[in-house]
Amino acid sequence: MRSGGLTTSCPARATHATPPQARSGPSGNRGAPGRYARPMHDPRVLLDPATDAVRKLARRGYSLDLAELEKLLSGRNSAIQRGDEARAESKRVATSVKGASAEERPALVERARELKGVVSAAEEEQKEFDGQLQDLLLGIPNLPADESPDGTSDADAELVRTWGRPPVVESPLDHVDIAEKLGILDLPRATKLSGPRFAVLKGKGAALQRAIGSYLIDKALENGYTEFSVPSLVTRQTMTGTGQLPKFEQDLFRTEVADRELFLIPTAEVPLTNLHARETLDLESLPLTYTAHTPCFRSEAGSYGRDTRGLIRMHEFAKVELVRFVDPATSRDELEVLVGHAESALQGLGLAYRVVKLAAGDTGFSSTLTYDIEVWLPSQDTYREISSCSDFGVFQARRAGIRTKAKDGSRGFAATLNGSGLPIGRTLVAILEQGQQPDGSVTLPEALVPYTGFSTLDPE
RNA sequence: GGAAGCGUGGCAGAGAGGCCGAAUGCACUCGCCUUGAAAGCGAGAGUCCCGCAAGGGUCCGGGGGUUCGAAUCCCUCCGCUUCCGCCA
Repeated sequence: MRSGGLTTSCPARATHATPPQARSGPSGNRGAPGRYARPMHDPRVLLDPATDAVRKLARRGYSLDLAELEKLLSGRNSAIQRGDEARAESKRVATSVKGASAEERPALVERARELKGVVSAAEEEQKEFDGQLQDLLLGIPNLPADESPDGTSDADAELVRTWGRPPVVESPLDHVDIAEKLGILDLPRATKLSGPRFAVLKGKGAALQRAIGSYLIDKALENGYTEFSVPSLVTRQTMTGTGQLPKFEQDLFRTEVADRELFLIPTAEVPLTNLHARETLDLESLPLTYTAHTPCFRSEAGSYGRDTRGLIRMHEFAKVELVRFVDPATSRDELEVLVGHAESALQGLGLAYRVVKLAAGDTGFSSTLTYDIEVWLPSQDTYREISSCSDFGVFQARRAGIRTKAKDGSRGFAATLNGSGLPIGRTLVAILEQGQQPDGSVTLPEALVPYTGFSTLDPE
């Protein structure tokens, strides 16, 4: 790579809306935005009174302008009709030119020229409506499930169940203190290298991190997932497919080399889900279940001052992600299956946790229903998020163009789900804190010993 | 980085300004035939958009242009293949 060619910027400023053209990117070959970006939300569904979209979106603080939507949709449709009609006549005229006599020909050609103008005017108008419609639709979050509780913060989440008993620890240390005594974590040097919110692990710490990753992948394989190794840098189009863009560009690290723009993935959800972007899957082949162990990069813009200590909130961390492509009719049940898989990873490690159902207003942009799994952290005397498992319905599939075709020929979109299974950093935190012993050592979960080759971490 | 070539439906592969949504083969669906299957015969079948429907439109890698008319000509971008160079 040429020196100085790579720049990484992290726009931590206020959200800047991305104009529709920008979706094409600087290097071309993003195809016609209209072709792949067509799906997103289905405006007809939103307009259908039975959907109750206004009320549902209000629960997450989004106020939907139905009149505007209606106006844009009908404007677009009538422009399409006018264009189609003119084009149809234009085709007829063009065909008739060939067999026309020398006398009639000039009139026909003249008429064809006229129609050309009509067509391009209609197309222009359609393009205008399309662009506006798309901007509106891309910014509308998914409809929250009715079963999600009211509210906008994690305090409004509904407790579903708890598992395991939080270990009794006398005057617990937090993971930073524990790790430093063990000599396995070097945050100051990480800051020297890259600034705040990065970590350096050393010795058994680094080995443990590697072990956790392997354990989690094996757990996913046990649960039937297919392992993938995927790029950590993806295009703007890919980020749009899963809903990170256009709205959340400020949360992402962006790279630029020459005129080429790529984004660092904030989760393997992005590449895994988009593996099937613009593809048609046999409905009968579902569910497809994928996993990958990848680095994740997040700007953490807007979380200044939160979790500034330790490994909880990093710009870069490793995670094993679980993704499911399913028949939309089954997605609600599939969410339970997915949560079960994430839970099985924690149970295998013997870590105490609880499961909560997020409030409508606290649910992510693309999600219709989300369970969070929270692991017990003795030092904070509370449960902290370690996994988020979401049902996206067909929301992502529409944006990314993940279609389905049934045996009988009927077509639709796949439902997608994903969940962390699990983030390695936070899992390490929980292991250190829940496993800490009075003498300053840490007893590792038995399940990890085959991966680490050691069962305790001892102070230096 | 330099040179040449290529990109057509699920696949293979014709077409080289109007008769092309696109031959043909394979695969596919439904019939017939058969005890069953294969073979054979017949029919059908693509996508997306607009429309209650009838029907109409779109799509030959993406975008743009020439023309009354483009898969076919021109420009451009992307991708792939081969050769040379460079790097590992």
